[in-house]
Amino acid sequence: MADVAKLAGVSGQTVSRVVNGNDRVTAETRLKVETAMKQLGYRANIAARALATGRFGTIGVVMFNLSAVLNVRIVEAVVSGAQARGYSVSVAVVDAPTERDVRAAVRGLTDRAVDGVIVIEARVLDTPHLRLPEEVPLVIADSRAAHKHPTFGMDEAAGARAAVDHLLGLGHATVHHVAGPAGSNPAQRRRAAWQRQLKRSGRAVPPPVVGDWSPRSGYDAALRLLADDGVSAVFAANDQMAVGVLRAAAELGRRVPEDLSVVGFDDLDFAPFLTPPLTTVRQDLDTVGRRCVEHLITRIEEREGADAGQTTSRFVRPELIVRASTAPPPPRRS
Amino acid sequence: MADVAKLAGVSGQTVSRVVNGNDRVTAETRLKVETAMKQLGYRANIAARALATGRFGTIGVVMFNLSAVLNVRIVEAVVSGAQARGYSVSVAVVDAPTERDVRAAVRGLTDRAVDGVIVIEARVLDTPHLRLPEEVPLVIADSRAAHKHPTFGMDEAAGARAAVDHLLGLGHATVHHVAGPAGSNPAQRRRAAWQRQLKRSGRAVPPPVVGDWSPRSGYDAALRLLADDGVSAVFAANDQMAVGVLRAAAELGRRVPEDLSVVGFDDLDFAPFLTPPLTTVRQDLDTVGRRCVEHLITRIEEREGADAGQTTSRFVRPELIVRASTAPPPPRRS
DNA sequence: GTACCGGATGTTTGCGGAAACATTAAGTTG
DNA sequence: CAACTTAATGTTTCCGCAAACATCCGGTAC
Repeated sequence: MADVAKLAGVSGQTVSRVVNGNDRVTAETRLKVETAMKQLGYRANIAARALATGRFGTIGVVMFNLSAVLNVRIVEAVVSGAQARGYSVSVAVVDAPTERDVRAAVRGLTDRAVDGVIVIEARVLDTPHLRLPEEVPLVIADSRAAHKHPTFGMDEAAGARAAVDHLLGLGHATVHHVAGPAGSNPAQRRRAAWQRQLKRSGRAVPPPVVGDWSPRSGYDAALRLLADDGVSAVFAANDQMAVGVLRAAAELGRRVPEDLSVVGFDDLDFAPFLTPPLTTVRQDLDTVGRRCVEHLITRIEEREGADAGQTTSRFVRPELIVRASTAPPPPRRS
Repeated sequence: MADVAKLAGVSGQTVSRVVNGNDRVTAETRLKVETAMKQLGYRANIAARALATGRFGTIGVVMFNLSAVLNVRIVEAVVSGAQARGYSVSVAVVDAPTERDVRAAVRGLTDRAVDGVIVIEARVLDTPHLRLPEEVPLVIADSRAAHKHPTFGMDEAAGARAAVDHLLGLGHATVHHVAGPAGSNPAQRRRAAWQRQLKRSGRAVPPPVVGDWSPRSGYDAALRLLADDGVSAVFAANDQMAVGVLRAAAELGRRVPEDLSVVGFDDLDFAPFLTPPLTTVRQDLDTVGRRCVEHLITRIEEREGADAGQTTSRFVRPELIVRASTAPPPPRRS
């Protein structure tokens, strides 16, 4: 920076002003400085700036699992949103779903220099409400509003209700459920909503079969479920398990949708091309991710001002996409 | 830090020594300092350290697309490997597949303070060999060895060859190909290897149909392909498109594998549960990601020493997984 | 006993910026 | 035209740490 200043014949401070946009600098001076910068290939040293300002231009993302399709979609939206606002994104993956570990990850990130943190909460924690130190602004991506921080997510319950209503509406006596793992929040919420909706409709609530999100677990679950001839409708907690259900049905000679209706959750891109095309609940994770970054960056940048610490929360409503895997139940066997 | 020093009754430098591991400090002094640190909740300021040392403890990842399943798997391995070595990971997504844009992304990252960069190269660039400024160590994840930097990736060609050989071995006269998009490197390599292998085996090389990786494009492609009754074997460049192919076959009344054999690529987790279970080529992206980080971090840390700038490259061989979607061809119609 | 040596610790300095304050030059006002 | 603004720029200082160098100490060799 000193070199630039010398070459441009101005003080270091003026260079700094030019770099940081328009404090009051004459167009002429600015031009001189910019020329000098270009000529010298000057690039600001972020560490030095961070040291002086206490700001890093980076936001951190904490998550449990990068390979889960859904998480990635959120991360993608976060990255693109952050980049658009001039922030970079630092990713941390935590192993165990304990508040302690999450807290450690957040600390690691803040140690590592981030201005804010997004926690993608997809696991059931040892605590019902994440309560993290607010050394920096923090937002949570989750479907529960119970946290002590701003939260954005899907309205899982609405999605599950839509699935159940759709199947009941077709005339099925009840709806069986292939649930996600006990350790997953979305799984628990979908399951609870399924159960509640059945009860509310005065239907029997058959015991759910628990899977682990994988196609294989859906397959195994369906094998067990379909041992009972009376099962006419299955709601799988995600599309991957629904794939397994379809496979099991095929092997057992149950035609879908004539003998068995299947609904998934997520609307992954292959859903329309399964055999048969899958009725499922579409999630808009992009929106969730975008909202997280926007809210976070807003809070980061207004931080100097009032601590506008209202715990905003917003939930996106998923949409039921009806395809060919659902139909009215077969005539009751006598 | 000054507070800690005061509380422990030592100089700041001694605190620094304790924090940075074992320069020569008495166990006794170390204990005093550590106690003081704990008591004060001291946490080093990364920016200051970075400013003083010129090291950041962060590596950057540049990629074109986070939502591609394959990329994510690499990123995941990178993140976990980096975390294990005490580094954090910064992610940047670039839009356009031009060397210029990649270079800009790398610059952005180095501006943003990273010690090294990994570029996940999955798009055909305007230049055949990525040539990036080596302000910091840099490794590329790609299946081509042509770059000026260390490169790790899959041996795409071997995978495609395995698929073709498998189908020819079953007795098919030739193998049709649903290719990935022209802009994708892996797609081009798979396609080229497919073509080469057919030629080498003295078979006709039917014109490939180009898709865009999506199930829909596989479906469309298959619809066109299967208009010809003679098509008995299809090699899709990824599993998603293979799903579309299966769907099209089902709609056209072509039984798989009796009338039509289908091979995919990737071995996504749903592959065994499709109808029928999909024969496909399994990629080990974890290994690729792990190798990238390891090599990168090694180079970062040995940097002070000799510039051991040998361009190492290594390619992991994928594995053909045979399932139920492939079989000998139907008897030739007369 | 003196000169010397090396380990443990303290002191000084600088990393590269930006904030706070100081200064200068160019209007404005009465 | 003097006193006063205000915009543009320069000076000083500090951010928090680590590298380089300085110092102190007990032990050792001769």
